[in-house]
Parts: sequence; structure tokens; C-alpha cells
Amino acid sequence: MKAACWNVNSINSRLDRAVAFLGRHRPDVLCLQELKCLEDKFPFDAFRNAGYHCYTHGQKTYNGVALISAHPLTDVRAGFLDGVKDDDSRFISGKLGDVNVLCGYIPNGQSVGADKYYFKLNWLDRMRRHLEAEYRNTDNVVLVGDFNIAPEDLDVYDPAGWRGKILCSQKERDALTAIKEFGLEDCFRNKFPQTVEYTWWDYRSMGFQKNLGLRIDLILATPPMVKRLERIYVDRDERKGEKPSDHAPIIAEFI
DNA sequence: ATGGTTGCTTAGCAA
Repeated sequence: MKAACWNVNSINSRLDRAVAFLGRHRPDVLCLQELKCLEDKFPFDAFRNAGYHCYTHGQKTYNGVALISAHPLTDVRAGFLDGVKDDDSRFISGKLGDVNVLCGYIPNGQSVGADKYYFKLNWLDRMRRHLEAEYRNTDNVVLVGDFNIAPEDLDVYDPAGWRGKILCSQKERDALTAIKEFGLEDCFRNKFPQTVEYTWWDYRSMGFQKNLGLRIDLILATPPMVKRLERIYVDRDERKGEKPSDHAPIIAEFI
């Protein structure tokens, strides 16, 4: 089972790249974040013509997540189902065979201490409670997404400069740790304990060309899925060329 | 760098 995760920063701006990505990698499921459109503007036909099924949770202008699957999914659900009022479309899940695939676009948080920062921390706590309510760590669960958190200093190009800043603050890292403590492991770090690899580079100031990146896009998995993990890699080529997203896709292959 | 770039929407916000 090959699963890919990509913050496309507008699916319509990235449509040609996304379709070409499917042709090149042929993932069983591609989890998208930042669609930046509602269903009325989502390019269903292009993905269907490529042989994929689309499950979307769109939003006008901001956010929006989707599962693009080579096979029909079951039990597709959007949001956390906790009754909390939430206008943001940031979470979708479905079942691909015996694997629960969960796709999240964690709030950016803007800056430490901002209203959006506390919204982010609360949203992460809601996601943790959702996991605890709906799954067990013995289930086959793969949780992917743009977490907007660099798990450790190894995941940051300038740890001293980023210390305590948004994407790196201790409260954010603690919230991620609490999610992992449900029973999820960072698949990239499992395979590469010491490797520096980034998934996001700021558009500004030649961030990619200078490799000023952060590893904030993660594939987490429960122990039975970690046992099945064969390969995991970042497709840096997608950050090159004309009109890239500011994020590169990450791909994991499970037996 | 209270900057720099991109996308959506059309001047300002979000990232």
C-alpha cells in the first residue's frame, strides 16, 4: 500500500503536477491538503480520468483536504464528529482495505501567542481525542498531513533561529507528542533516525534554493503499520521547476 | 527586515 501526502497550496494551481505525480508514483492513495476550493471548483474529472476516486472536504479560499484513491474507500468521514463548531475543513478519513487513512491539515498558528496559536493547540487536542475515541493502537492507522510542526531541531534548518517560534514551540511539540502517545510513530524518523530531510521551504528569500527548510509534513502510523513500512521518501523534485507548491510530497510504501 | 513570495480575490489576508 503506497500512500502519499502533499500540501498542494491550491489544487487548481497544482492540477497538472498532481495528475503527473499520480502517473509517476501510482500511489494507492494521495492525501491532499490546502485545496483552497469548494467542491464546485474541485477538478474531479481530471482525477477520474487518471483512474482515481476523489473524496473531498473542501472550503472556499482556505484549507480543504482530500483523499485521492486508486480504489474505492469505505467509511469516509470529514471533521472530528465531536459536535464542536468548526468552519475549517481540515480533516478527512477513509478506509482503504484494512487500513484507516487519516488526512489532516493542522492549523499554521500564525505566531506564538496569537489567537490562531491557541486555535492550533486546541485543534491538535481535538485530533488526539478523535483518535482515542475512534481507534486503538492495535488498529491499522496511518495519519498523514501537513502538521505545521517540526518535531525536533533536527527537522529545522536553523534551530537556534527558530527556537520557540511558530512551528517549533514547545507547546506545539508537546501536542504532537501527545498525539504520538496514542500509539503513532513518525515513519520517516523510524527509517532515518538521524537524516536531515525537509518537506517545506518558504517561497520567500530563495528558501528552496538555499535549502532553508523544515520537516513539517509527516506520515504517522500505528505499530502494526510501522511493521509493514518498507520505504519512505520525500519527492524533492516536486519543489523544483515552474509553479511548485511550497511543500514537497512525502510517500510511504507499506507491505 | 513590520522584509521576502504565492494564491485567492481583487487590497488584504493567510501561509
